[in-house]
Amino acid sequence: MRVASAVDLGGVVRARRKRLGWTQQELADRAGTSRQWMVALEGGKGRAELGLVLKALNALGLTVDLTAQDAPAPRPSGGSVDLDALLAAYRRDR
Amino acid sequence: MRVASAVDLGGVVRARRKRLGWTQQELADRAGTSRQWMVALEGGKGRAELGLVLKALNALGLTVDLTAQDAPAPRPSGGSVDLDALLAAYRRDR
DNA sequence: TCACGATGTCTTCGTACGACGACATTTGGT
DNA sequence: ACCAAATGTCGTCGTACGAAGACATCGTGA
Repeated sequence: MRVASAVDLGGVVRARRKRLGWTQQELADRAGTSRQWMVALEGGKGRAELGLVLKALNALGLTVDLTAQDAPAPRPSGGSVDLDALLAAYRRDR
Repeated sequence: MRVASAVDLGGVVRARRKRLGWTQQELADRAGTSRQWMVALEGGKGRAELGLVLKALNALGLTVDLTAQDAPAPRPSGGSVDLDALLAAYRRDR
């Protein structure tokens, strides 16, 4: 499963957790985080801590792999509007 | 490349950046972060924001894939010492 | 050797994190 | 329909984040 955003990741986590038949509390205990944090992660929280995320994925038995593309992403255009940033600000995270 | 920890990720980022011949400043600009943040990430910062990490990986042309293992990680034992946590506390992050 | 760019480190500042407890709402089983 | 568990949300609190600027050090080429 390819992951490009925090929302993607949240979906994967939730799907995997349900497949294992775990509650959010159970996963939180195994990952060493709070239940509320799990709620936020599954909801696609973009500002979650990397370390906690890796712990959660490990607890779920999910392996993270990085593969290099031939060409990296293009430089962000300085002249036009950054829709990504605008959306992010509008949504106030989550 | 498999990634299990923040330190792993930092190494991958640094290697990929150098392979592309970019400076930390250049990568930071492309990812929309500060140069100091890139320094910390490459150093294995575990408390970095997930969203910024994904942006950096995307800027580098690195794709993130999650694959499910047959069995998830075992529950953390309540009786013994959590060496992971002890090490983390000792190292005071970074 | 000198100069300059790249990298690492420190401080300040505003902001949001994550844990926790409490409460509201939803879901699933009988 | 009922009840209990699971999930979502809200506040508070201590802590650390990430941006920015300044400075020290390192590496490399002239």
